[in-house]
Amino acid sequence: MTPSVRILLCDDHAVVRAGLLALLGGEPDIDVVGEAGSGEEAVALAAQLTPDVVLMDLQLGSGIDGVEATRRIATAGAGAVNVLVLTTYDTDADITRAIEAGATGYLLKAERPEELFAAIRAAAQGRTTLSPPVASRVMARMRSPRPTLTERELDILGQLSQGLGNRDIARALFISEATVKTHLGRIYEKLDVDTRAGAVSVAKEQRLLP
Amino acid sequence: MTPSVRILLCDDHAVVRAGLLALLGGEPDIDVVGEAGSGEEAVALAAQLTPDVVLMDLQLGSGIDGVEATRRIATAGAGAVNVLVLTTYDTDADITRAIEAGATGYLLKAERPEELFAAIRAAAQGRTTLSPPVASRVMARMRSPRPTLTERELDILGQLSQGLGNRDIARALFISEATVKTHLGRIYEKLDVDTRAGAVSVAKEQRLLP
DNA sequence: GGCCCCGTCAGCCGATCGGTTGATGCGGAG
DNA sequence: CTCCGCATCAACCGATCGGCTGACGGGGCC
Repeated sequence: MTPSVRILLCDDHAVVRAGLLALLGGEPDIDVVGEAGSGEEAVALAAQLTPDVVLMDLQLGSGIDGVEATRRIATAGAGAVNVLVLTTYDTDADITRAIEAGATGYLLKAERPEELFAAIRAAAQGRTTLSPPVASRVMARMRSPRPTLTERELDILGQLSQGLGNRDIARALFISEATVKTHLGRIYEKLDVDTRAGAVSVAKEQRLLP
Repeated sequence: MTPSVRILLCDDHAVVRAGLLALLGGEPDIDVVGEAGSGEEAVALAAQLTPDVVLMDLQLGSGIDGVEATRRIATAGAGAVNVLVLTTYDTDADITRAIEAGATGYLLKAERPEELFAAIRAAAQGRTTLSPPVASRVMARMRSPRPTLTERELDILGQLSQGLGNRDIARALFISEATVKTHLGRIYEKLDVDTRAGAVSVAKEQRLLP
């Protein structure tokens, strides 16, 4: 018979971890070998325990976030550790970042538990599983590539969401006001808004900022 | 011996519900008698099953939100149904709204599972339990009452976060631009910002808008 | 080498915003 | 009845924003 799949849980909510632990306890071929409540802990435990799959939440209260933890785990040494993202959000930004960071799969917590079990078994063999809504978004993005904000534009957007004026943004980033305005114009285009307030609103909703 | 506590789960994430179900299954004196994936479903099942406690998440993807569901359940008929909020967020706005809506307790998912069990048993008897961080916030708010936005100010803030200019906000709410500016000034004061972008940022972070 | 994206900068101008002062009416609390 | 919070409106003014046009250099790609 096939050996059990060894799992490391990473979620900052103790109740959720306990729930997953109890849930996965019902599957004989799935063994939870560790729990992490932060990204740092997950990276350390992944290196130490070398589980088959890390079940990773993206938003982890403090410290490094799930994307960064995923990146470190996925790119570490042997690379035999597969990261399966299990999270609430299905925004383009999150999905894109997680995949770029090397996630093996991306599941939503809204998924049925059976799908989770199946995805875990698939991930253990390096096979990818995406929740239907996630897959849809990925396909949609392939078909009509939506404009992505550049690094610099995200910098401006970050300052903008602090409520700073153009002059202060310019000073904070060591550029001229004219440049700030140029970037803002492009940001408005890409986010399909025409005011700073609208840009901040979209940025927060799409979780474009950390 | 004391009879079992009858529980109704309400969370829009199937995996989380299954996790809680498995977790609570380990407690002999706690019986999960129903599951709801939406606020509407929770209200209907609460009326039909009359559980001792409803475990309610606040953010429910679509339909009515957890606060509204809590209000309807708490104010329905006999009122013997206690709502225990179990959620991720500990912002003042969420806590305040939930308590006003009639929640019996407010727990964070970051809490230890044992605390959850204890809180459920307490809630079954109508006793209140608050997570430590939540209790702290409540106390802090009592000591230094932070300014609360009025209904009207929230209206303006809502329009503002759509990126509308003062003129458009005025038209949308059937008031004059002068009034919009007056409200905005007070909103800036209360949120401790001085630009519209900053106000939107704070509003999103504090979850002041639905 | 040419092309295009990115980041940088400039100047202009009308529209809008933010701050201020002051005023009215209405409703509830004391 | 009076006080106060809330919502409403007015007029003013300097500062800022948004949109525009145009420009330059660097880096990657073919």
